[in-house]
Amino acid sequence: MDGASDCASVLPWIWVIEALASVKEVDVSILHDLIEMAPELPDSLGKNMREMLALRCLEVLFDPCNGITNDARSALASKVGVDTWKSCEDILEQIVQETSLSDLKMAGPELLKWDMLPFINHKRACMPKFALQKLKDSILEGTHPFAESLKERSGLLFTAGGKGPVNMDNPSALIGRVNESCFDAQHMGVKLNLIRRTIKDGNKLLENDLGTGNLLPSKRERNALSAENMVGDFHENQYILNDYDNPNINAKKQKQFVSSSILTMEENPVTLSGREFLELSSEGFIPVSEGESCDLAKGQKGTLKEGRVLEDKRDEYPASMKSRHNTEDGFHHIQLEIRSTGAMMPQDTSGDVPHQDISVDKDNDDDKHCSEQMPLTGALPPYNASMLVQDTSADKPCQNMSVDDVEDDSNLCVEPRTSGGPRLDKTLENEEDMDPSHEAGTLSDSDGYQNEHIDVAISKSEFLSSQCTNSHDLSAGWTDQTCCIKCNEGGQLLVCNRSNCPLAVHEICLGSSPRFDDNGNFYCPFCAYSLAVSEYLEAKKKASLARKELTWLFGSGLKCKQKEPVERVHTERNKLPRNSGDKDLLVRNHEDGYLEERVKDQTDHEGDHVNKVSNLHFRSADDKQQAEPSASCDNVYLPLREEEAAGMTRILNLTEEKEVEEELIQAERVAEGDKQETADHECDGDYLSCRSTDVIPVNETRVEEGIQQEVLDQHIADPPGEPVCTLDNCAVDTSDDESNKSLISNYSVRFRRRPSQYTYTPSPQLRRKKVPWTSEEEEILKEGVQKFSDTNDSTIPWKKILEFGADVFLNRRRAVDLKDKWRNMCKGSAKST
DNA sequence: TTAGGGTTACTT
DNA sequence: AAGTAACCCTAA
Repeated sequence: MDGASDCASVLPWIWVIEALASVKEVDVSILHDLIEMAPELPDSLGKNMREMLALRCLEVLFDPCNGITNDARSALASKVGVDTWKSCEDILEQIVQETSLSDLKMAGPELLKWDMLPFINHKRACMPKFALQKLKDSILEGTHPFAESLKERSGLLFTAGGKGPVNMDNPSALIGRVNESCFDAQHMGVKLNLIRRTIKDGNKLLENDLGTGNLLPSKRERNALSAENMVGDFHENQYILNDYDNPNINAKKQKQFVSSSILTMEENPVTLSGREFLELSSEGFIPVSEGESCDLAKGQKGTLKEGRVLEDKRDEYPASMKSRHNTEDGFHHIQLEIRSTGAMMPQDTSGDVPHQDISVDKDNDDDKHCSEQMPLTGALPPYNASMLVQDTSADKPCQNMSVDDVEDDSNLCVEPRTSGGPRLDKTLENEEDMDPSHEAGTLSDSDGYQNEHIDVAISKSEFLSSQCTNSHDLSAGWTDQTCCIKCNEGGQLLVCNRSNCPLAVHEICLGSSPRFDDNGNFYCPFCAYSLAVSEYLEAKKKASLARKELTWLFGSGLKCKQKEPVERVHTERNKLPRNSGDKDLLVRNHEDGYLEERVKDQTDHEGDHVNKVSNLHFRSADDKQQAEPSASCDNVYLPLREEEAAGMTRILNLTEEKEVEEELIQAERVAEGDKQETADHECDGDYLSCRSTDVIPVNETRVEEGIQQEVLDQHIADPPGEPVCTLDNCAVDTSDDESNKSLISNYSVRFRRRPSQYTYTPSPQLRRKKVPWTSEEEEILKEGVQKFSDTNDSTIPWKKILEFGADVFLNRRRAVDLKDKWRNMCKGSAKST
């Protein structure tokens, strides 16, 4: 896809989002929905929009209603001031990075240190006009070359008549207008629902705008406008764009054209069914009649999206949307992901607050997505302004456009993406890094309940919307709680006790026994579920904290013990019954060669416990070091054994991530099995995971192979440049304890789930580093050979000899090494004689 | 698991 | 470059 099409396709989105973001009353969830619906928004565009979004986020984060009381503010003597010259993006990014997720969600103390209000006020005051406002101004002032035409089509014509067009000075009205423009009988319901949803989220102002409507053209007028103007939009716009030979007005025209297209998009009823628009307007809207949103527990995003994709397939949905949805998986690349509703906005007790993944920028998949998005078929897609623009501008590269009024947004050139520059970027990984809970490896979104919390809100909105569409008077709605959401009848209703939740339902319509809290308050299924998820997450967080504390306690103890003398350790080691199967812990100091510390557990349970805790300890306390072994992963020697090569082959043959995961789990099991017959983990400097400390539960056997298998898997799974090697993989627990297994498994899966290349090139680097034999080893080898060699049998049982001299032989020695060494020794003796 | 041939890295 | 030790690969 060429750059012109690309930027033309996203500009309308950017402008609309920017306009909406500038309205305080527009719920962030709406913005989120919009952003998620929008095509990829390249870095090069939409700076104003991002800035506006960032400001909105800041406003939400530091909203006095957001739990940050004045008392709390003043309680903090020293507050971090914010330079007003910095961009909101910068500041937001800084805050997000420096603030734990929990504090972001709950407006916790970490937020209190920021003295943001002056900054926010300043930024709000200095925020430039958004692009649509500028467009409108230019139309009204007649400075736009096509002012007349645009005025007519945009409705600005009616300004004098009292039934005004969109008042950009009051962007809230834009929402109202958008809504109003959809008063086509077919579409207004669903459109209203979107607005209603917004209203339910607390945007009373929007409701007022809707009600007064004095700034809006009558729906008749609007419809007439739509009917008159839409048909000619394409050609006329094409004409406009054809005038791009005049470079002086190109950019402006382009932008204005796009804007007009946006307006037209909203007006255009052609082939746009209500559901389509609904889907366009708010991702995840699934009619109840289709049976999706009835399943509240399944109100996950994925489900919803699937539903929408199906919709896409059924309808002639614009390719841009369709393909984007179909490649939804790619969206984990979205760089700005500020998760969790609470992180972005005051907790809405209604539970209606939808998901707050604010997604602005995407990473390098741009090209791919673009190409998927915009097949230039030449056909005029219905209603989609971005495509319309794109079609007509395809042969007019926007690189030629000049920029005059909307600096960055009108810089339509699609520049090569530059990674630099502050953005709202926040990857999920970053978030994980940021989230201290992740350090403990416990509180994560791995179970999806963070999203669940949000998705249920979305499901609820959809449910309410659909109910509204199906059985309720649009104007009256049913939020009066006098009629049942299900059957629309009055009578004795159970009214949800959660604030702002309008849901009322007959007990019998509920389909299940109603849920009451301790005070006997009824909660609708949505809110009940939402509350349950909240409780769950809270409990999870508590558990995580407790675990961390425990980890720290035990971890400190282990570290202290490391300093014990080598002699004692060797003694202990020799005492260790090999293959005894007890759950000892060896804490090996690799820098000291073979310093090992045996931490004998008193009971199996305690031992398991210590194992767990030790693992955790080294995850959390050494967290910063985790990158170090990873960095060395690429350089470290990785022995390739037969089983490892087999494991590699298996992995290389896999294409599905799921398969890979299963395979890895299988590999883990294999590794666990190997531990029964392998020896101590070798870590004398040339092996992976040679951190200063390591925790190795030992069953008197080597876990080397197992570990190397793990390491190899990790190595393979981690693409170059994304070194991830953690103790999880190195400190393989050899105990039989199931909990330990699961613990390891959990960690392992987390790291392995990253998208990977699954390419592996065997390199000479993988050869083991040479380690000279000591005279002691040679002696024991001689001794062993003499002892075990049978005059009748030419073969020498090297394995037995290895076991025989296990206390002397370095742990890295294998039977074949003994054989080779003996060969060399024989050579040497033959020479000398 | 072992034997034997080959390879690699290091030293002379 | 040659020699050597340690390591690797493969067939049995």
